[in-house]
Amino acid sequence: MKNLLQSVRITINDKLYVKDPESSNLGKRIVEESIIMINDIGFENFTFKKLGQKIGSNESSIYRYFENKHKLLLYLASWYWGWLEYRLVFATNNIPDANAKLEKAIEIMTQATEIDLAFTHIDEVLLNKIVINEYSKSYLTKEVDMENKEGYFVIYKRLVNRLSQMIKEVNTDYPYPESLASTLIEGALHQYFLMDHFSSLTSCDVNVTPTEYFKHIAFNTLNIKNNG
Amino acid sequence: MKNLLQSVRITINDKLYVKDPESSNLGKRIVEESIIMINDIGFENFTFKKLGQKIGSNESSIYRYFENKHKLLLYLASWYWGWLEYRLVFATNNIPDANAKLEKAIEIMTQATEIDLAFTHIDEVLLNKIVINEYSKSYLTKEVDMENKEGYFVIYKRLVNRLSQMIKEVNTDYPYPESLASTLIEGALHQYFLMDHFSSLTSCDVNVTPTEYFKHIAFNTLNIKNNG
DNA sequence: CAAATATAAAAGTATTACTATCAATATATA
DNA sequence: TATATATTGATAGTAATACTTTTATATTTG
Repeated sequence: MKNLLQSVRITINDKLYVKDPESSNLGKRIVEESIIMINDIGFENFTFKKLGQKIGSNESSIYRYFENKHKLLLYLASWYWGWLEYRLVFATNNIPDANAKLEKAIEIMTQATEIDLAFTHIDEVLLNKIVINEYSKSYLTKEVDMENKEGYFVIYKRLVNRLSQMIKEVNTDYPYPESLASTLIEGALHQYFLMDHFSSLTSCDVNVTPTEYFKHIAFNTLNIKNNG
Repeated sequence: MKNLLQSVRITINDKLYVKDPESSNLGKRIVEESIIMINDIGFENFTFKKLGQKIGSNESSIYRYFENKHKLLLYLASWYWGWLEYRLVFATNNIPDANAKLEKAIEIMTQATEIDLAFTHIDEVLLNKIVINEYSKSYLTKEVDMENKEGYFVIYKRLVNRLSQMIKEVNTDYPYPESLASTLIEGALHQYFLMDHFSSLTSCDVNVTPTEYFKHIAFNTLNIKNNG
């Protein structure tokens, strides 16, 4: 996909890093290669030492950018959700019809990720895989309430909120807009995971997309006929 | 809740333990106290050393029952899903009407957990909290395909399968029974988590239950009027 | 060119996730 | 009841992790 704006920058809570990784070449390499490496060996096996070896830098230098790998994961996830939010707003902004708008929104939120050439040092396809496989671990912790207060999840929350607003616009009387929005976003990640590892637990495959499934859920539960 | 059967035993894949924890007093204490401790300090902070100190036993003795804490988590989760499956089968077995049966099933799968006095050394309420907060971590790993082959997730898969069969009985033409079943089960865990930590992302609270929300989703998406 | 800043290298610490060994104790069986 | 066997406990040890600290060396900027 092509980016119409010259330079969009995803703004991330500055408490998530010690030094802004966008501010230097080393910082960008840390982000770029950590995405490849986490996707490759998984978050549990990923260490700053290994990353340092891969990018020809030192463990201690990486600690000058991120306090620990947990915060790096939160940074990467925030970037991903910020990028999705940007695409969501951009794609739905000019659609006046509430139904068509929600339909487009569900497409953006549930379709397979394609590369975005506007951000050269970030592979969005791999980042999407990381979010599918690792995002839950960033909030399923004993520190979640404290970190939520610090604003580590604002972008994600804003995104769910935007989607629930669109749901409300389609049907003002629907009693569960927030739950439906969170179910669509979290559920999409889960269905993609099941496609890869537990195919018997999902109806989705190469022919049936999660997008189709979630559109069916949304428009039936909102008692609106599905256009798609 | 009361158990009508004298002694039901949840059967768990014997590859998940080195020595059956049900076979000795120490084994039962390991299970009993690990549930309390994991719920208390979280799975990441939980270690066999700490558990040993708490139960007045030795780290090395615990290793004689479970290879590592990951397998203990898989054991606890299997027990939980096995218990839910037993309750599901028991509660729906004698219901002839497919709609009423599915409705009952959704209740069992999404309602707040109550203590089951039949299993004295297991606190089902705490175990439910562990499943909400930690279950994803048991499968979001690089070893998931291998462990799936070893049968570590059979009970969970059987449970999702039972629910999707009930969905099919309600509406044979519905194209996504497996996805709906997995969404209901996983989605319920997620909504409970959101109620505790991200209340703005869910429509559920003390008055609106996840059960109500998921019944609405299921019966509307299946184009059947909801009884509940 | 000097000063400030960024990065690299190396060493050190506490904790984790085990494994191995051996002693103590409980239990089963002859 | 004596003995064999299994179970548990105590201690020590190892490699890896997740850092922190210190010092040296580049690089940038004023």
